[in-house]
Amino acid sequence: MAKSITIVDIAREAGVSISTVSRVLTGNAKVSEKKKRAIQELIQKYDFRPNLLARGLITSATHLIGILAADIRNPYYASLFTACEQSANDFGYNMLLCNSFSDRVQEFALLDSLARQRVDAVILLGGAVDSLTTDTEYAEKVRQLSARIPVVITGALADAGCVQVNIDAEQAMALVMQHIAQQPAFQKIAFAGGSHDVIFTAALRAHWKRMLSERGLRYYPELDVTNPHYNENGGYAAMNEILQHGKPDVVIAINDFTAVGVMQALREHGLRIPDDIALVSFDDTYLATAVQPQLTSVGYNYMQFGNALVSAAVQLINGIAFPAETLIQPRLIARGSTEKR
Amino acid sequence: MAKSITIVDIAREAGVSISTVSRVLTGNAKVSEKKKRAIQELIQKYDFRPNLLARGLITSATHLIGILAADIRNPYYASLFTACEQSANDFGYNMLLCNSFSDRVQEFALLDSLARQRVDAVILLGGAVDSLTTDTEYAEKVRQLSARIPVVITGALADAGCVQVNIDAEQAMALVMQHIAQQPAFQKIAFAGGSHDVIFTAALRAHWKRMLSERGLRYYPELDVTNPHYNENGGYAAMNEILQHGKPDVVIAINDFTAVGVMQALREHGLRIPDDIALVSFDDTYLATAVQPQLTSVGYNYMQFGNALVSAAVQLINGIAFPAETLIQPRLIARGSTEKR
DNA sequence: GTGAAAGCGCTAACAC
DNA sequence: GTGTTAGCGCTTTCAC
Repeated sequence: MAKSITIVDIAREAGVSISTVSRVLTGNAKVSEKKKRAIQELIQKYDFRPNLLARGLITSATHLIGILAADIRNPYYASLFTACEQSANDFGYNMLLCNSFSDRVQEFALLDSLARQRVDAVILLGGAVDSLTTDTEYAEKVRQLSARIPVVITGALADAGCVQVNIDAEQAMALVMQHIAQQPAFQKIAFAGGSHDVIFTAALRAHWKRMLSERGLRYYPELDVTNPHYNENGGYAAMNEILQHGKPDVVIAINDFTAVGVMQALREHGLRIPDDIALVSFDDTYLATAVQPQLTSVGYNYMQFGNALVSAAVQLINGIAFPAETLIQPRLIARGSTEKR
Repeated sequence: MAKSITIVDIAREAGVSISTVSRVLTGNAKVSEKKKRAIQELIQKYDFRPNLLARGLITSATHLIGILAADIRNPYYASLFTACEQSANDFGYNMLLCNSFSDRVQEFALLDSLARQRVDAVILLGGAVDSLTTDTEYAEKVRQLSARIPVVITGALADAGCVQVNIDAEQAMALVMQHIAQQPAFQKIAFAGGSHDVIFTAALRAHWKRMLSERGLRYYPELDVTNPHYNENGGYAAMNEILQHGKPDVVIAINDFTAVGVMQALREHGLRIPDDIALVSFDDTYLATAVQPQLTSVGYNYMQFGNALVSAAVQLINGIAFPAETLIQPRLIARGSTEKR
C-alpha cells in the first residue's frame, strides 16, 4: 500500500512550516488568505487527510463512540443504533459497534477492547446493564471504565456512575392499559414473555399489576408467563402455557418477536386475532406491520432516543453535565391485532 | 476524567526502562522471567491498556475494519454484519460500522471518514457498489481508497481494484427453479420486485429467463415487475401490478421483505398461499419464519459469508493475495409458502 | 537481556 | 501571521 502523504509533505510543497498547515487543518488560528488557499489546493490535490491517530494522541480524542449492543439483528437495537449513528455523525463522531450476544465473557472482552481503542465514550444497549440482579463484578468493570470515559446506558446499573436514558415504562404500560380499556370486553389479560431479571420487563409487569387493580381488573397469575427468550420461541412457549390455564381476552407480549410466537401458538389452537384474542406488544419494529393482522404495538421515537443517548455522550465528553436519567416517552400505534369487533 | 496510566508509569514503578515494558506488551523480544512477572502484575494492578493510538502511529495499524452497509436495519445486512464482526474479533479487529442509507453523498462522506480514521481495511456491503450503472466518480473514489488500504466488496465495481465476495446468483436461481420444477402445476411464474440497476437482481433475472427457456417454460413479460424498493411497499406494488395482468402459479420475490408485501397484496385479492399462488423469496431472514405461511427462501450461510469478507480483508492487510472473486453458495429452505397441495 | 534514543504525524504553546 | 520546538504514548533499532 502506498505511503500516506503527511502534513510535512504538504508544508514542504507549499513552502510553509508544518504549523501553518496544521492551522488551516484545525482552523484554530489565523493564516493569510494566500497561504491558506495554496495549502487547501495541495490538500485537494493529494487527497490528504490528517492522521487522526496522531491528532488523537495529542488531543486524546478519537471522535469514536463505542457502542455495545446485545444483538444488532434485533430490529429494536438496529433502529436504535442507526438513530445513534446519525446523531453521532452530526456531532462528528463515528461508531464502533460491538455485539455481545448477551454473553458475559464476550461483553467484558469487548468493553476492554473499546477502552483500548480509546473511544471517547461508550454507549451500552442491553446485555448485562439490563439485568436487575446486579452483577457486581460487571458493575465494577463499568465503574472503572466510567472513571476514564463517559458511559451512557439504557437500563440501570447501580452505582456505576453512568448516565441513563430509558423508556418510560410506566407510561408504556399506561398506554397499553388505556387502549385495552376502550374495549369493555377485554377483561382477562395475559402477559407473555420476558424475563423477571430484565429491569424494563420487571417494571412493565409491576406497573401492569398495579394498573390492573386500579382499574378493578383481576390479575391471573397463571396467565402471567415469563420466558427468557425475547423471540418467537419464547412467545410460542409462553402462549402455549397460558392457554393451558385458560383463554384470556387480550395478550400483552413483551416485544414484537414474542408476539409473532404468540400468534403462531394461537393459530395452532384455532384462535383468531383479534376476534378470539387480541394482542398488543412493545417496540413497534417492522415485524409489527409484516405480520397479519398487523400488531398494535408500543413504540418509541428511535431518532429521539438515539439522539438523547448520543447527546448525553457528547456533552459528557465535552465536560458538560447531563441529567442522571432521561426518560423517553413511548407511544402506542393501534393496528389490527386489537381492532374493535 | 482521570489521566490514563502509561507505559512510563509502569516502567518507573517496575524499575525498568519503557522498552522492557514494551517488550512484554508486544511479546516481540525476550525479557527475564522475573521482570516480566513484575511488569505483568503492575499491568493488572492498574488495569493498564496500551494506547492503541500511539501504537498505531508507529505500526500504522489500527486493528479497525471499516464497514459501510446500506442499512443495518435490514436483517440481511444485520446478519452479515454480525458474522463479519465475530470473524473480525477472532482476528483481533474491531468494526467501525457506517450506514449509507443508499445516499450517495453520505456514502462519499463516510468513505472519507473511514479513511481519516485510518481503518486497516474497508468492507463495502450494498449501496453504490451494488449498482450496475457504474458511477465513475464513485468508482474513482473507491479506487483511490483501495490504493491505500484493502477494499473488499459484495457486488461489483468495475476496475476499482477491489476483492469481491459474492453470492452465486446462478446457483441461487437454479435452486429456485429446481424447487419449482418439483410441482408440475407451477407453470406460470412471476418475478416481483428489485431494481434492474442492482447487479445481483439483474443477474437473478437473467438466469431466470434463461432457465425458463431451458425448462420449456414461458416467460411472461407482464408478470416480471421490478420495483426500486426492496421492502413491503415494493412487494405490494409489484404484486398488485402483476395481478392486473394475470394470475401466476408461483411468485419469486426479490427478498423476504418484498415477499411480505406480496403476501399482503395476495391477501387483499383473496388469494391464498400456497393454495392459489406459491411464493419463494431470497435472503432467508427471520421474516421468513415470522409470517404465515412461512416462506420458502434462498438463504446463505452468513457466518461463512462474513468470514470470507473478513478473511479477505485481513489477508490483504497482511499483504497476502486473495482471489479476485469468491462465490458464496446459497441454499434453499423449503417452507409452507410452496408446500405441495 | 536491557536501556537510550529516534521518531510515527500531528497539535499547541512559545517566540518573533 | 508564522516558524520553532516540545511532546502525545508507544515501538524499534542500536549499542552495550
